[in-house]
Amino acid sequence: MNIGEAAAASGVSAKMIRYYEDTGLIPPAGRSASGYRTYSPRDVQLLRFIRRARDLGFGMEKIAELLALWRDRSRASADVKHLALDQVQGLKARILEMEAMVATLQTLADACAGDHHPDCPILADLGADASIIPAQPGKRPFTHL
Amino acid sequence: MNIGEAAAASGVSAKMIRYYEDTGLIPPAGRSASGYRTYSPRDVQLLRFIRRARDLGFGMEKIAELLALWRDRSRASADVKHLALDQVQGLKARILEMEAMVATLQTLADACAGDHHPDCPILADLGADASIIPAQPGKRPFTHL
DNA sequence: CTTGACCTTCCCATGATGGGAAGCCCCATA
DNA sequence: TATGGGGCTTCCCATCATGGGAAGGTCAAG
Repeated sequence: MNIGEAAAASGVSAKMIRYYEDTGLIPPAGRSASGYRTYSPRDVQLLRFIRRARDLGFGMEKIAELLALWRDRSRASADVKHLALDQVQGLKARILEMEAMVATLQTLADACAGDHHPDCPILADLGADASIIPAQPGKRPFTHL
Repeated sequence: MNIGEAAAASGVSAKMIRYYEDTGLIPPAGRSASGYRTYSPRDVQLLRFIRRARDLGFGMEKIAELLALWRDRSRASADVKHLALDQVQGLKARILEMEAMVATLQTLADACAGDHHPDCPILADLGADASIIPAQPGKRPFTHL
């Protein structure tokens, strides 16, 4: 199995497979005589594991921990559960922050006529000395999805 | 006012103020005889505007649009409202994705004993041929906050 | 005049991903 | 058998907003 087939079968792009290998998240793939990476069905399973963990919002570092537990047949399920619940906590915290943003924006937008006039409470608030936006010391917005 | 004072007064770090200037988001600051950047209360107001827009999750590109509208006294409030509601849409979409992740993780965690035994539905699902995780073609998780 | 806190520019790192170039390899078809 | 197109390799660069740090100049208080 070449990298392209492994990518199609796992849902992980070829680019990312090489990246995961570079960073040590996955072991180096085997190589054909001509230098092509080769993948077994087992390797594809590993990639699918990673893909699904990414889909649940885990970062690479956490995925490395999950993989270690996956491979450790003497693991305690409590350790896995802990990682999962930590992730839930982190997600919920971010959701709350974003919901606060939505609430503020909605309030401001509701107060804005949205017509051809220039008067706009949204800009007024952003430019005001004091604002309804709660101070968020050290908080940066998310970057993207 | 030096950059440090402007940073403290606006809630934007000195690093970021220089960055915003580099990228053209804000006009170049005045300079003292010795080359220090100088800021007026008006400049600080501009920085606070940016800070608040960031706190509402706007990216730099959108903030540039907001600033343009802020400066344009003949703007239509509809344009501003549109930007705000777009942002609400984007936030809501991301919130939904994260809520789906939370739901999946919670379901898996609920099914996991969380004791010293190795059996764990969470890892089982991640490593399975088929999973309860809905396929998310092309979707990447957020990075962080 | 010294000391420490500030400022300057410049480079590097993050996390996860894509884009693209230059060059080699493999297979099928003409 | 030759050729073409697609896949593979490595390497570098970009993203987005932010921080860290080095090397060196400046300012103000003691």
